[in-house]
Amino acid sequence: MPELPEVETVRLGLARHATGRRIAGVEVLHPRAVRRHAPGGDDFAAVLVGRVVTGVHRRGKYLWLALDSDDALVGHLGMSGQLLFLGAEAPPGPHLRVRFRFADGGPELRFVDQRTFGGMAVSLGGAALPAEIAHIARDPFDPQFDPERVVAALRRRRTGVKRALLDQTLVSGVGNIYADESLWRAGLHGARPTDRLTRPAGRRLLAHVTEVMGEALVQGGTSFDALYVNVNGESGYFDRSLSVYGREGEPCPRCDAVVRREPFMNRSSYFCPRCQPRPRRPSA
DNA sequence: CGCGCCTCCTGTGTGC
DNA sequence: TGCACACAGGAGGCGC
Repeated sequence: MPELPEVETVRLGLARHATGRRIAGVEVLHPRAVRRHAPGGDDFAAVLVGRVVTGVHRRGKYLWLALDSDDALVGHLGMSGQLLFLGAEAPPGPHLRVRFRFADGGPELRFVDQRTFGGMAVSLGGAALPAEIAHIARDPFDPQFDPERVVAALRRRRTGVKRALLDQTLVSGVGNIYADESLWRAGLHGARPTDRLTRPAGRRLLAHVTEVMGEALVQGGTSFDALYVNVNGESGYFDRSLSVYGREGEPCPRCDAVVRREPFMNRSSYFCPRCQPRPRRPSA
């Protein structure tokens, strides 16, 4: 379940291990991994071979490798995607989807994805910002992120505050884990209607979003199960610092009330019923 | 047009 | 023991 801190951890690894290297070979082992590349897997490979990686960028949960052709190799990890640098002799494993060999003969880049929600595509002319992700809002770590604009947009919405946090066109990078953790820190129930959130409460919430994701990044992200790892296959440690997510039945770290889990959008919401009282007029 | 629900996937865990 | 099912969930797409 990679969200911004996990994707940023992967981006740092890609920047370190891929920048300046020339792609010499691309092998697509599962067509679903390149389903967003409309011209198909053969084209995907053909346009990448011979290109040099000039930089690695991220917006929200999307990553892209800028290429010397001014194109971009765009990737999304979905739920279970991993980008790993491994020697060519390393066994492929059952979930290897795409492999990239480099002209220097060094470690190859592998896209491994158990649940195949992730994927890769080439964006022509997309080195600066792929057109495919232009609809994704700036994330809180973007130098041009404007909290006041986001608070204003949030208050114009007619929905629940958790739904709004998960909407990547409003603010990007937040998924189920950090939404629940931010709401707990802010003392807000996820069903609180956005249009009844005061401006200061909106600012506080965004500050908590930024804070919790920043703390998670320092610890290499959250590895709830073995599916999220960095480019060296290592887990992050932030799961130990989670206050409510995944802690149904445990005491709230702030008030000792029992943390609850409720179904939400085909997934779960975790919250403290005392610190985060349900609004009288909830907004789904 | 905004909102919310459905679907795509597979491995793991649980209950009968 | 084995089967059935819930669950994990990002995001595109579609229906209202």
